[in-house]
Amino acid sequence: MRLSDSIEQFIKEMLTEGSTEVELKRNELAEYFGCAPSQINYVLATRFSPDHGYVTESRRGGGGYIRIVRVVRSGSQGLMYLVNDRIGDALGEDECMRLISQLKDQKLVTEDEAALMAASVSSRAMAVPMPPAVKDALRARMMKAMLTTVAARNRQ
Amino acid sequence: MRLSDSIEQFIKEMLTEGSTEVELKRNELAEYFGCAPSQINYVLATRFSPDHGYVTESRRGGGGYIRIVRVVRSGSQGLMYLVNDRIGDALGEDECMRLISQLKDQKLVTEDEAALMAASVSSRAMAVPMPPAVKDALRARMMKAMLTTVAARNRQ
DNA sequence: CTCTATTAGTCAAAGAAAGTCAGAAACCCC
DNA sequence: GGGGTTTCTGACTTTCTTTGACTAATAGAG
Repeated sequence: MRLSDSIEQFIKEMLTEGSTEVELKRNELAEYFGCAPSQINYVLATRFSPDHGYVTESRRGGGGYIRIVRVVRSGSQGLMYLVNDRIGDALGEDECMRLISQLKDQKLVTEDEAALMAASVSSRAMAVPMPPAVKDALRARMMKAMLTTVAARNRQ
Repeated sequence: MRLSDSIEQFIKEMLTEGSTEVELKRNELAEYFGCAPSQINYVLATRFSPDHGYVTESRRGGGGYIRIVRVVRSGSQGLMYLVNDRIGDALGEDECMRLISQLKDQKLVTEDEAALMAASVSSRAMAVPMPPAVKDALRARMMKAMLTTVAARNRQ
């Protein structure tokens, strides 16, 4: 397994123990994993970004720390936020995939549903003659339509 | 025997041992067969495509990999039959909706999955500037991608 | 208040895979 | 044996990871 994955898992395990928030020392963690401290920043940037459903804050100097907070939005609230705010008129493929995996992480959709969504907006599925801008617009519309459907299901 | 055939056989043997999924390193496999790494891609493209009943995913960079998942075999009642034979290069909206509700009736997909599919190909979602013929082509591709995914998840 | 030790952040470069694609080589069918 | 198709290779590209040198902030000592 990749170092980044191990660190990611380590942090997520700390987060799944009921607490929605964890505080750590960058240097200690780096030492524990025997890697460069900046590796921790890499993991935060690629796996704990707001796009992934987390916010981080930190402090330098003596007694410094990094705090990671998992953003929790309840089912319908979370979906409405996505439909109204995060998805605009256009959605690139990478962004869309991140969004889908976030939905899965937050248990707003099941793994199977996430896979289905990912398939429908995949570049493979969308390999038809169409300008990139139109594809992005289409992706946004499709995601909104699908999320609205999921929201309708969850409401009852 | 051809190199491609040997590699194909090798992978298929790994898949017949109960497991429906295999993960490999492109470079290692190429080394084992004493060929160029890109040869592996050729084999995947010509023998392990979704049309052949497989889906692959991969990752580059350190710790990269290629994963191959076998999808259910294409029995004349199965999902893969639809992917390979019934859905062609184009699919009109009405026919698509009929297909989806038929899938639901036959319990080949769940109700939730059907709803999601219907949402993704709905005229509402597809209301972007695009010629009707392209929409039909897109619908076909999307349905194939989604059904292949469902098949991959229901595998065995 | 200033200085310094102690943190964390940034960024560029190196490393470690896999992907692409054009063309060479091999094969097959008249 | 010529032409088309399939297979195979290698150079080049892209993506993801890891490190290290340098920078910035902060708390606490003096």
